[in-house]
Amino acid sequence: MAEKKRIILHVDMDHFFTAIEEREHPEYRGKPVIVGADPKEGKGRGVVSTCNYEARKYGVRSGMPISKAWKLCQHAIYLPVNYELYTRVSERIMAILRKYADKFESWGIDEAFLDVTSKVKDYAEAEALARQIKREIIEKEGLTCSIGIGPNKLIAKIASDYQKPDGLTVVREEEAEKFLAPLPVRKLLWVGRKTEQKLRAMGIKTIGDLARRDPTVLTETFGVMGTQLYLMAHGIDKSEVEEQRQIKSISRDITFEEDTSDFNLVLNTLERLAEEVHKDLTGQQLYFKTVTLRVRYENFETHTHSKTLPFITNRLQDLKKTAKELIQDYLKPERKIRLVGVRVSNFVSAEKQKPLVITS
DNA sequence: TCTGGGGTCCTAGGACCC
DNA sequence: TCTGGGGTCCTAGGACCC
Repeated sequence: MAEKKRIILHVDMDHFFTAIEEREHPEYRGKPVIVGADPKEGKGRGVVSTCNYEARKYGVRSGMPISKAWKLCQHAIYLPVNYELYTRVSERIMAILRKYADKFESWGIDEAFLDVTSKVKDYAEAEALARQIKREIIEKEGLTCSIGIGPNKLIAKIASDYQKPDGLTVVREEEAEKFLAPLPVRKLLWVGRKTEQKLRAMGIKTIGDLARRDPTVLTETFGVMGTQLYLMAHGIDKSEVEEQRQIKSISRDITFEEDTSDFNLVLNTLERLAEEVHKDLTGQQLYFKTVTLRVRYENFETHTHSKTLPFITNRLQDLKKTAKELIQDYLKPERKIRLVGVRVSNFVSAEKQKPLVITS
C-alpha cells in the first residue's frame, strides 16, 4: 500500500516579542512598539528584534539597525529584549502545539512544524484543527498566530507567511506549484540576500522562473544547494518533521558598547563569556573537543580561530586557557575590537569515550 | 543600512594515514 | 624520489535561519 500523503502545519506567532509586551502592558496597544537594542537617542548599536504592526507603518522592520528605527519613528515605545519572559511563554505554547501533532519540531522561539498526518483524514480536517489551535492559543495566552498547511515543511512555511497576522492558508499538493510560481525566490527557505542576487543575475526573479531552469545548470552553479533549489521550486521537500535535534555547538558573543583597544577589558569579557558557555555545557552534560574564538574589528572584519584538543573535556579551565591562547594573534594595539565570542563544539558522548574523559 | 546573538550547514584546502 | 587515490579530520570563512 502506498504511504499516506503527509499533511504538515507551520505555526508562526505574530510579532511574538511585541505581542507579549502588549499583553503585559495594555497601555501600549495601538502605539508603535519596538523590542531590541537601546536606541540611545539614535546613537545606539544593535538591531530591532521585533516590532508591532503600528511600528511597521513607519517602515521599521526586524533586523534593521536600531539607529535607523529611531530616525523613522522616534515616538515609538522602545523596550529591551526580555528573553526570560518570552522563553516561558514560548514553552507553554510549544506544549499546546505538541499535543496536536504526530511529530513536532520547534523552529526558533516562535515557530513550529507539526506533522498531523494521522490526526486528520484530509485538508478540510486539517483546517479545522488549525482553527482549534488558534483558538486555544488565544484563550490560554491571548496571542495570535498565522498557520500554513501543506504537503511538506516548505509549502507549510511559505503558506504561514502568506496571510498575516492571524492568518490561515491551505495549499494542497496539486496546487503547490501554481501557488509558488508568482512568489519572489526570496520566499524560499535558504534563499537569502546573496543567493537572491546571484539568481537575479541569471534572470531568475520568481519561483516560477527558477522552476523552468535546467536542474543540471543550477547544480553546476550552486552545488548541493542548486539541486535543492530546483526541487523546492517545484514544491518538493522530503525533509521530515524532526522531534529532537541534537545540540552541535554552544556559543556566546558580545558586541562592546564602544570599539575597544583595552585588552584587559577584552580578556575579562572573554572569561565571562567562557563561564556562561561552561554553565550551559554542564547543564546539558556535554563534553567538548573544539574551542572557537571569534573577533570582529571596528571595520566589521570578522575572524574565527579554532583549536581541537587531543582529549575531550568539560572543564572551565581548559575552555578559558584555550580561548585566551586563540585570541593572542588578534590583540593588536592599532586594531580596535568590536566583538568577541567563544564557542565549543565537537561534542563527544562521554559514555563512549570514558578512558579519554577529563573531568573536574 | 553602519550592521545583535544563538544557532546550523556547506565548501575548500591542507594534513595525515593507508 | 618528484609522485596515485581514497578517506577522514581539522580549520577558516560564509550563507542562512529566527
